[in-house]
Amino acid sequence: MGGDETRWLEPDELETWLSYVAATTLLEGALDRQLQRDAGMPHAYYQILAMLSESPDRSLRMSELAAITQSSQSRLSHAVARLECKGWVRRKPCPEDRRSTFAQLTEEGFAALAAAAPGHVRTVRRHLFDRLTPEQVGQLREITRAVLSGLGVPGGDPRDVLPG
Amino acid sequence: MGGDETRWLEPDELETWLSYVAATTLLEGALDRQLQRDAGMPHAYYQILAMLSESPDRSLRMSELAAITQSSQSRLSHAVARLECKGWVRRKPCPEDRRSTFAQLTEEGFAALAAAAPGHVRTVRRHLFDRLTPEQVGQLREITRAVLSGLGVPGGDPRDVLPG
DNA sequence: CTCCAATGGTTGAGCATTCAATCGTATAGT
DNA sequence: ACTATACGATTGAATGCTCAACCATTGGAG
Repeated sequence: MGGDETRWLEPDELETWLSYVAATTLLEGALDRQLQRDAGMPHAYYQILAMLSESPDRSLRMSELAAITQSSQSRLSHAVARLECKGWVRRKPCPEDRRSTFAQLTEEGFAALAAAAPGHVRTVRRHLFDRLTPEQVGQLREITRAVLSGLGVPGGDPRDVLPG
Repeated sequence: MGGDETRWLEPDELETWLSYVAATTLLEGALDRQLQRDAGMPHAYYQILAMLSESPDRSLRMSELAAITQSSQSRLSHAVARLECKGWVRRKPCPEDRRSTFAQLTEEGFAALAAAAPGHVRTVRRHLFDRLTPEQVGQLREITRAVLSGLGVPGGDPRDVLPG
């Protein structure tokens, strides 16, 4: 394993990296706190409900749901179990492929999502979009798309992981 | 509590937001997996060791360390407890203020950090900086600084939380 | 000096996530 | 048809994090 010359970060890259880590950590923390306090769910669970709410019949296969929420199957399985306990999601067997399971948003789940949404969007706006110029929003979109395409999401559009 | 007209995200804002969430989630996941696999520590612990290694005497007060790692005091206390068990960090009482505690990087901790650093930097490069143009790096720095300043980090430089 | 609020830090309970192992089902190869 | 492999999903143990409660120390205010 020769060739051990590591290419360290340049000063401006290091500064960017530290700033990136700090900002994403604090932003995710703020999002989680707001949602936990006002809606009794972490941000990851909000995302699950939100993705379900936009899908036909408000339901998706577990593996599809895992893909669009950037979640491992295990993580999603635990999460859906908890959401099911809260009455926000319901599991349904898939007749065509009996390995598969659908997760479906319940009415209560939709209501919880609808109640949580305004506060969540306000928080996202306050901490992100209100601080950026329109140009910066476009730049951020291109930057995150580039990162996504390097992480195995073709085209960088997160919804591309969903089949046809 | 009137005025319940929520200002929802515009289509391009929504697309940016989804892309941002996906990219940051996957990137943090990739970082955590690589460090856990190759160095036996999550990314948050790497950061703790890294910040200590750059401080005078390789040591910092717990509350200072919490601030520069964007960590709650509780989180840091648990983390340092674990790092202490691994022999990577040592606690020392502060003579001037007996409420305060110093966390100091041990030689073993420094060695573990040094061993972990090349792989970590390679991962950061591969997933982030290698995918961005120099202009985009600058844009990302400005964007994250703007977000930071909105989250209570003056000037948006994460090191500004450190006194002196 | 005494009390009281603020500060620095720790603790324990509960929740979320990861990893590895497992189970049942589907699919392909022979 | 029979077997091996892959797939979709779940489980349990171990780890990390959050929240709230707590303890000890400090710095004032009266």
